[in-house]
Amino acid sequence: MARSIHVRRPATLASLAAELGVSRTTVSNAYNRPDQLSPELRRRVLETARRLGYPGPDPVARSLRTRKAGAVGLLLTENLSYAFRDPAALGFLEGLALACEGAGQGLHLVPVNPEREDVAAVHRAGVDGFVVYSVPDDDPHLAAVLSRPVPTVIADQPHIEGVDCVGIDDGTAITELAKKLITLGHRRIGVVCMRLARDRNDGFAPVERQQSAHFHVQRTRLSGLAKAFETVGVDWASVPVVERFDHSSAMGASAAAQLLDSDSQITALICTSDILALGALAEAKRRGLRVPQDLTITGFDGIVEAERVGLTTVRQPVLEKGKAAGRLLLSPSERTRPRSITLETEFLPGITAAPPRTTEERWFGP
Amino acid sequence: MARSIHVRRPATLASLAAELGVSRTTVSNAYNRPDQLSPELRRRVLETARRLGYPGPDPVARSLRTRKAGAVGLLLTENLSYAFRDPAALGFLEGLALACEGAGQGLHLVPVNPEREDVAAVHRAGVDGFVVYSVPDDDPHLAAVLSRPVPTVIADQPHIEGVDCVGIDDGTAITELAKKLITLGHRRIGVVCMRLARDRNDGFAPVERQQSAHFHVQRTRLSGLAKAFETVGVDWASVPVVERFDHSSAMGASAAAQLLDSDSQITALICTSDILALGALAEAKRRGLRVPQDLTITGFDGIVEAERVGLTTVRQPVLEKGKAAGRLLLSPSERTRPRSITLETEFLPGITAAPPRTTEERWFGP
DNA sequence: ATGAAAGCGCTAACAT
DNA sequence: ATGTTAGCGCTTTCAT
Repeated sequence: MARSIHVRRPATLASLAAELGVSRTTVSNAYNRPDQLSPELRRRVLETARRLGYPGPDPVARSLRTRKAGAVGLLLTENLSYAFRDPAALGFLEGLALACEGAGQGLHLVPVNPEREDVAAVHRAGVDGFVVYSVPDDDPHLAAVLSRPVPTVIADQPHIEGVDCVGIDDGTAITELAKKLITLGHRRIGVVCMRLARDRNDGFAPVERQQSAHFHVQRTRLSGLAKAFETVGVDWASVPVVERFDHSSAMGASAAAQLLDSDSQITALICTSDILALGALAEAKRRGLRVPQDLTITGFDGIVEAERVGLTTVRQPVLEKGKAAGRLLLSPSERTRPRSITLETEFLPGITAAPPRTTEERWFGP
Repeated sequence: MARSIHVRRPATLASLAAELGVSRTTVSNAYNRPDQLSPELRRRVLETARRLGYPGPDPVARSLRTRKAGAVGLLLTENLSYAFRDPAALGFLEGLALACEGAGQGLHLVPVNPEREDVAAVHRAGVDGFVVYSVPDDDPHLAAVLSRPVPTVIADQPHIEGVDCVGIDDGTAITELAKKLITLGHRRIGVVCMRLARDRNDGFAPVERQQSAHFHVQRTRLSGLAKAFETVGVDWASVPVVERFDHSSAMGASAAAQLLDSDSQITALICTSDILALGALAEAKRRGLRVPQDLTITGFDGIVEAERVGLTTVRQPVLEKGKAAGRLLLSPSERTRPRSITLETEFLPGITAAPPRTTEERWFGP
């Protein structure tokens, strides 16, 4: 196939029209409005197009003219590989992609170079709207998106005046989980969380860092925990919270180790994601701690793997979240905006939570 | 934030220029060539832009003028959800996304409605090139992509004259694996494979269906197996090959069951993907068959999960494959095209392959 | 059923 | 350092 011939666009709609001795309108109609054309002429147009190697109307020119790009932009968290390895992000992506596919819209992943603060890609994206998923509150890319005159939907981020959004009630969900642990009797806990800000901090996160966290989801989950435990008289400032920049089971394990080493009296490890919790589970096993008899461990998200091992966690409908974001963006924009969708979560009891052992039991067995 | 004001583009580069009493070139330069402008004037331009709510140059118009869309199109397998759940496809996607990100290019997922044969989306995509990943040979979308006058890279598909491609040597890799089993003594085998064509066939796949399979990867893997086993005198037509349309562990399990039920003498199950093999493993366990003592099971891909359970398989560098596709497409197009990249695979011995038990051992134990 | 005219909003030579 | 001139390739009223 002599594709090299096509490297430079060989023909345009205009040149085709000239060749055929018809107007450009007619050629355009041949492609876009077959009914506006005698079948005979249409065949001739298409035939000549093939002969001249005319590939059909240029999409970009068409977009300029129609003011429709036919694509949705997606702004993902700083680190792309992170998103592809996080089941929650992946589920969201799949849901959004499904929604776009259903509407015949492309999904344009905006290239965000984590190194440079290069917002140009946001301005360069030819899209009809944006979805922004879980980026830090102060991310300049988010600001860039909001400056573009197209509809935008944000997901898993704090509400922004005038912008549609979709998410879950992270705070309430985790508060509910915390209450279960409290009811079981846990008071001495350790917390493992994901990155709270764009600067790397693999270690303890003091309260002020928690409260000023740039990642909405993590901030909200932590404050939800704080609220629950303070209700029963636990001083939140005394609760060790360990942060990990990278989101992996290995990090969950090391964080769990750090907590267990720092305080042997801890009876429960609350993790703000299932991935981290699975790592904590591994660390417990490594130490010969039985879960849940010796140690309670909980997660968040409800990923498949977690369900398989019976992790006590909260399931959130990630696929639905992505679909909802897509629908919000693509639905015939009623003038009732902004709209806000909060999806339901579900507590999964699992088998990794139980009452804490008393100190006596620790020494003398149950 | 009064974003609704922006719903209709309020200002253009031209109107801004008029307002400022400068030429459009100057405004354009303020955005694209800061050095061509006195800092003072530039500040004035940007300032006025903000005041007028001018969001910067329209990306589509710019693309039309510069003939650069700043994005790469990706044509994925028929079913999108499939791609998001297949670790191999996902790895490819991640690698490609990484390459695009590195080059500052967007990644435009082309919406392919599995129902309709709607090729329009391919023509509508404003991209500078395409990557086509593992679609059926006769997919009309592939033809549509090739008809567009932009560079294209195909992955995991048969070579097309004049088109860059990237892949692995599926045939050789699986032949090598087959030879290991042959050396171990296996002659009576069963094969589990993924969908071979676009029509659903959950059951045995006769040789002619295998050979006319529309999915290159599956076709090649099967013929690689046939080659190896025919070498040692096994009549391939007598080897049961079971096909499954959906790609999941559950399907792998049911396919394994079908094979085991149809021939109790089978000593090894060769699966053309790890996902299927994991299902086969589960089915063996369910039946109380010990692997590998009672039954040898092998996979293909080298996904994390497979490695964790010690599956005997072939690892392919999926992430690298995606990166390579991106590089091929984005590299300063040397005129040495077409180029073809074949990545190396690696046999992973694992612990799920062993010599077959003799009939006597079957009855009387080892 | 077909054509003429008028841009969509921008950038890139080429002046000055 | 700034302006002039010419389109990029297409669709869309509005005529005929």
